[in-house]
Amino acid sequence: MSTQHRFVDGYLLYLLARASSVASAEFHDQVRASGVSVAVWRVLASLKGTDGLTIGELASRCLANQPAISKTVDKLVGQQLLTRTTDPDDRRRAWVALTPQGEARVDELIARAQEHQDRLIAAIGIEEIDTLRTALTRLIDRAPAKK
Amino acid sequence: MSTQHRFVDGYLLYLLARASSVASAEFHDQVRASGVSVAVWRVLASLKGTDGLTIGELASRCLANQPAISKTVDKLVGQQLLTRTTDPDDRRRAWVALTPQGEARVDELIARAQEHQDRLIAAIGIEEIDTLRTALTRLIDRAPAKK
DNA sequence: GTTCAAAATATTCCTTTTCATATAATAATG
DNA sequence: CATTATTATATGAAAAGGAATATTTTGAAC
Repeated sequence: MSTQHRFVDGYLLYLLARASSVASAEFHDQVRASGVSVAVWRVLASLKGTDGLTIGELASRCLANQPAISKTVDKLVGQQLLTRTTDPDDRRRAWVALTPQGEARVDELIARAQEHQDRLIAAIGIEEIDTLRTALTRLIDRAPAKK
Repeated sequence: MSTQHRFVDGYLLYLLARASSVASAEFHDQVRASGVSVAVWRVLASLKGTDGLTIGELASRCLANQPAISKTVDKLVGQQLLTRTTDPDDRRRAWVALTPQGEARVDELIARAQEHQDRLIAAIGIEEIDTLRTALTRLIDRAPAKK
């Protein structure tokens, strides 16, 4: 008689995590296949179109914590994809920016991301995607702010 | 003149990851504060309401990979929250299930998750949440299947 | 201008994850 | 039924991530 009620089935946070995971899986495989971790991809992509971000801003945008980003940035500076510059006006701050090589690298990845997104939109339908975008944006804006 | 076009701003996979992260942050803090990692919470929650799952099924539902789940399950068996039983009909398979203690533990967490979700729904609005649920479910169903 | 609090990043230590592969069991094929 | 392929899980070494804290710098209060 009982209608197999499993908690996770209707749980919104699970739906969100699962949707993100499922939708990203294919592209993330491509990213890794091109020799870049998802974490690194996020760092590079977040910097594209900016004049540089601080470590803290970058961590926030990459959905990662600060020590993780500090370490990733170190590595990428070592690979000459990023520069790190101490802010002269506030020497606590470190500005991180793409090098020309970093730009080149991220441009390739963004092109693939765009293609992937185009395929996803084609598969799902643009109205559906727009509905989703709107709902996600509202959720992000209204969810309790971190800290 | 240029309308600051940053790639990530409109990128669907980023919206999904960010929404998931933002919406989950508060509850995940609660989970960790109660002495359980998010990974463990997912394992326990996934098992609730089942008669047991195989390692592989569990990994898939927890959005994790198989070795990670094998190890997490080991740990939880050690803590007597789970049992692991070899399938007699296919001795490759291992069935994982909650112990009574595991049930008790996950029941508490589920109660808190439910409360959190209720607050989230109150903050966002039920129609908006339903729209989101529908859109996420469709995305999950239609996105390219893993492998 | 000292002293104290707050902010940004770095560092350390430890846990977890990941990648590749090994092992074991079953299924399929000739 | 012996051989090969496939499937499910385990294992091990390396990388990444996380929590707590240290360090450095700035800002505030008096």
